[in-house]
Amino acid sequence: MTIGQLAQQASVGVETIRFYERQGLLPEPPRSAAGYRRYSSEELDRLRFIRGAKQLGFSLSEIGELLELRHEPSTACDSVRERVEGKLADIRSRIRSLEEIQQDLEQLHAACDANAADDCPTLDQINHRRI
Amino acid sequence: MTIGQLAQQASVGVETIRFYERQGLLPEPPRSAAGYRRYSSEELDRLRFIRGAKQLGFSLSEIGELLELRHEPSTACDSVRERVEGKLADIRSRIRSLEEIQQDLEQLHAACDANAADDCPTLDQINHRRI
DNA sequence: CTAGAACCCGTACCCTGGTACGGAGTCAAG
DNA sequence: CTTGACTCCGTACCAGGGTACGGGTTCTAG
Repeated sequence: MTIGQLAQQASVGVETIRFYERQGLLPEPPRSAAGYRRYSSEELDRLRFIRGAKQLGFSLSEIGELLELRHEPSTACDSVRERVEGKLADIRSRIRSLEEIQQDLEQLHAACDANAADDCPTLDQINHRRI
Repeated sequence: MTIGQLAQQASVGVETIRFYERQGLLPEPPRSAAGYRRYSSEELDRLRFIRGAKQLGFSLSEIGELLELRHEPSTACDSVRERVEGKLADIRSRIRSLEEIQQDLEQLHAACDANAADDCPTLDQINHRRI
């Protein structure tokens, strides 16, 4: 598979694949006589893994660690579980703080509704909210 | 107030203040004879506003727009309300997508628990999740 | 008076996750 | 055999939100 075909099958750009290679997320593949990168379906798997993990909220460097764990001895499972737990805690805390923001914004909005007159209380409230 | 004092009171770095000034978030303050920036408590308010709005999930450029609305005629309230509504919708959609990620991660984690043996199903699941 | 802290300015650099550009070599179809 | 698409490489660039550096002034405390 050429880099272009791999890119198309994985729905990413060619440049993205070379970028991932530079970042160490994809191995340096064997080359054709002319120096063209030759990929197997293993790299397609790997790219799909990367895409999936990105959607799970992992950063590229975290994905790099997961990839290193990928074809390791069985102890890896514990390690993976730990990382999933960590990421889960992270996601939950992000949800919580967004929910706080949501509440604050709802309050601001309600205040704005109550007071349709000249004086906009919203901005003052932004000004004095608890930090 | 010097820039250093302002920075300390607002819990930001001196460089951050100069950066905000360059970005147009803080006005160019009057200067002392030697060219030192002189701030009043108004700028401290403004900095606190910026910090609060950042915590509400507004970007610096959105904050710039809010600041422009801040001491304007009463029509500003509608405008502010619109922006708050927009940001609220944004925050809600971010919460929704984080919740999806959370569910996926919980599934992965449950699979990992069920299978404490040699075979780690987690990574395969990351690999094959719906995109 | 002098040392050191604080300030000035412009510019460069950091991270993340890529995207774009330019010039050269290569491959496949007509 | 030519033309256009694909690939190579290195480098530069984007946004966002700052942070750091270097060389020069100024202020303040002892």
